[in-house]
Amino acid sequence: MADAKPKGRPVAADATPKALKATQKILLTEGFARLSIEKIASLTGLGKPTLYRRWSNAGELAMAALLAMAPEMPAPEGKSLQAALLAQMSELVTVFDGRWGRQVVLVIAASDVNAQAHKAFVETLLVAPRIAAKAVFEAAIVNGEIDAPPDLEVLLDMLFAPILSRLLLGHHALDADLAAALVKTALMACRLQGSKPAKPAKAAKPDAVFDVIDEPRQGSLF
Amino acid sequence: MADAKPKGRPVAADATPKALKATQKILLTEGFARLSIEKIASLTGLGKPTLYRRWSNAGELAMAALLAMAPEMPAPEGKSLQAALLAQMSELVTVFDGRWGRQVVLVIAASDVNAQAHKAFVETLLVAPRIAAKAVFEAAIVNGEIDAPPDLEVLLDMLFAPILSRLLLGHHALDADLAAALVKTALMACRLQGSKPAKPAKAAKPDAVFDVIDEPRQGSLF
Amino acid sequence: MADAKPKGRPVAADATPKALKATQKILLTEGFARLSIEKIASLTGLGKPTLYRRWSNAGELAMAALLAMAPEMPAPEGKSLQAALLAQMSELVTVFDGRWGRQVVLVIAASDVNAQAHKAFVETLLVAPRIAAKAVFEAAIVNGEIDAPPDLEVLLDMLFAPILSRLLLGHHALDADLAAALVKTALMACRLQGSKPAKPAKAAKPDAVFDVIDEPRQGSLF
Amino acid sequence: MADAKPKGRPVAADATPKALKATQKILLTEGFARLSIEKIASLTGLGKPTLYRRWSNAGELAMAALLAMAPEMPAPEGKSLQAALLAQMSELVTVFDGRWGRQVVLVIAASDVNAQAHKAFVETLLVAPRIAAKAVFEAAIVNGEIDAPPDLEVLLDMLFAPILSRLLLGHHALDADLAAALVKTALMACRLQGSKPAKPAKAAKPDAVFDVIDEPRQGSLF
DNA sequence: ATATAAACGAGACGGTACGTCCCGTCTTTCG
DNA sequence: CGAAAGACGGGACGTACCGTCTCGTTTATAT
Repeated sequence: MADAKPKGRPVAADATPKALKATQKILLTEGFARLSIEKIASLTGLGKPTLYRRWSNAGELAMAALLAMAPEMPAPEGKSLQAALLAQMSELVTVFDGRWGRQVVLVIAASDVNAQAHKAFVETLLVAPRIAAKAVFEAAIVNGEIDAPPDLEVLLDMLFAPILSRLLLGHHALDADLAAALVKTALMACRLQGSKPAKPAKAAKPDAVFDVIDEPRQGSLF
Repeated sequence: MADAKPKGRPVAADATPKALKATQKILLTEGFARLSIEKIASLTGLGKPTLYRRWSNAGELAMAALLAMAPEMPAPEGKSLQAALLAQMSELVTVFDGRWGRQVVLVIAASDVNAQAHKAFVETLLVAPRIAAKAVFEAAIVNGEIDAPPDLEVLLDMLFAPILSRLLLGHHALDADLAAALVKTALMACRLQGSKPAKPAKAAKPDAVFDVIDEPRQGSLF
Repeated sequence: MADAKPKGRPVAADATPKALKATQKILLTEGFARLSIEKIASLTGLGKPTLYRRWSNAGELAMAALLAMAPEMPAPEGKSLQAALLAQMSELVTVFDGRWGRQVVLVIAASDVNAQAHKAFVETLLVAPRIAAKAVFEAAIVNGEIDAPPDLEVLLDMLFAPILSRLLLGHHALDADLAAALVKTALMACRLQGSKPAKPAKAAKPDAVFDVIDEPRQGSLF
Repeated sequence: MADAKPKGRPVAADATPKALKATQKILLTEGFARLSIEKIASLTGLGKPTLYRRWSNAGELAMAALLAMAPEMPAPEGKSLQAALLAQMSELVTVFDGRWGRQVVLVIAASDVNAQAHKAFVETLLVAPRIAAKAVFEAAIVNGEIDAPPDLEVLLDMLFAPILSRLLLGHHALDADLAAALVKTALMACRLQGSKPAKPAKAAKPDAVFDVIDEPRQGSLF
């Protein structure tokens, strides 16, 4: 009962994967700016209404294609808080500093913030690492390992937003140094306590892990 | 000396302001997505080649128009380091949380990171507040008022990038609370010294200035 | 069988006639030089791509429009060879000495001789009268009514080309006198035989039909 | 007296030849369709107003350039009427069946019949051979060598127009055969008298000179 | 010598049209 | 009877020339 009884012509089963595959190819080779529904239609042999029935514009198609080829979003994992966050951020930086990541950012930037698709895309893609990081922070706060920051959401923004910023503004490279400095700075804002909380010197002398980044930068942009 | 001596008919003096004015109007009312060179040409009575002679596409025209109507970028000013940064960030948040700021972000996002115009736009528009903030930090470090962060450039990113991020992702509002939390968190990362540096408790009890933001947020996005 | 079964939205049936009608109007009122695809698009409400889908440039559109309003090309008809040719040439002269004929010549002159469209236009428009005339000549030659000319193709050129020439050079009028003189001269070149072939004097005293044209002309051009 | 006493800077003496030379080059290599005032200006280093001061559009410039490189127009020369006309027409055909001649025709076809420049161009270029041929005919008529044609102007059209026609329509080649057939046919229309007028057979057996052309042609166009 | 004046090169101007690309819609045929 | 296919009206793109219009710069004659 209550079964679907489709009357008309059945939906073409392979239209969606064909379109997504072609879109991925375009995104990775030519970039989002050169993507168009027409190009996908002619590449795949599909009709434009077939595409419009599934995605309402090129941005949504791009989102679907990028989602379909999204790597697993890294979660913080490691023995210590530092190590876990560093592992996550390093991998995140690597993931976004590639064709896929750059296209993700362009697609997000080009889409309307209020659109349903935009929200879903951001939610699906970016929420996982963020809530994972948030959980790690919260646990550490409860443990007394770190102090609570003034606003954890803002701290998370401070941790993640520079990736976006560097991709869009291009003023500094996206690299491992960035990940390290982000984690280190964020933890300092939480006054990460070593085994001996009385030792203020510890924070002043950062772990060797971070020493790499301590070379001064000459840049001056946003 | 060595002045330019342009031959030929001089560039029409009022063409540029006319175009910029019309473009500003379009940007503020219809948005960047609805901007086109043709529309500007027909609105102003200018010829398309005249426009293309000045800007090579609609993005550059938009950048010029946005630059021409850019508010003065706020610099950190105030008695204390905290107060100065808070003043700057608050004003910055206000400036970007408006039609102008949102169009700036859209235009940046739509333009090629490697394009000359993109670089100039970002440079001209965003460099001022950043270098001002940087100078303030550096002075404070020299004074011993704060510790040097692991990477000052990254700290600046952490301070400024969340504005961009919230505009593009729309997960949290751009408001005064954000400014306050950003400044407070950034300063904590530098272990801002109160009158009694030995008192770790001080950071746990933030200044009244920041208390407003301490209500927890439910969000979870990037 | 083996019919075409076109999928998709069918070609708009009335787009072609609408475009042709508008083009004809432009050609007859403003002339080919003022014809443009854009003007036709805006006059008819058709999109430019729709026009370009049918004709690859303004010249081809003009050819189509002129073909669509082409009068029936006159064939030689009449009791005698003379009368038949005279009837044809007279009508031909009349047809070409009008807006339509002048635009035909302009369009032919503006198009590339090697273009497919040019060949088709010339073929469709000018071949009919010429082959009709050729057939009449050949029959008369077989009958022994006239001698074979040195080169019948060249004779046909001599008969028809002056119309083109006078339109393009404007040195003499296109009128009935021209038609009469062309036919008379062409037939003399074939040594048209009267009832008494031995009488060379007959040709010197042309039929009354042609007397009209015997007034000398003062012109001197090509 | 009544001399001109120009005050200001004299007209640049070498602007005209420079422009003509460049125009000739364009005409002979790219053709009239690709000629533009701007191209000449940039090729020669002359200013556009300088060019417009001398010629009012590209057509007139082309005419001037073609006139400047015009070969001497062939006049009928030879022992007999036949030989003279054949020499003239053969050379004429040769001259027009080349880049120069084809461009002349295109330029004439593209220009307004009523324009002053058009008239002058046609007059200057085409009148000489025609009046020379006319004179030869008239002398032969007076001599009794040939009969008067019904209309000498029309006969001249029949002689010359096929060159124009073949260039514009492209239905048959422009070659020596054409010249021979034109002359032979034209003279037959005048009932060229051999030494023995009673011999009708002579015309039926054309001179060896013309035998070349007697191969039948398959064409059928205008 | 020094105005005065004309033609110069340069090149930007407002326009018109080009031919292409892509949009999102509409109208058929097909499964 | 609904999905697919593809032509549609529309709009913008960026380019090429048009013919006009300043400019500052020669190059002369006339003072």
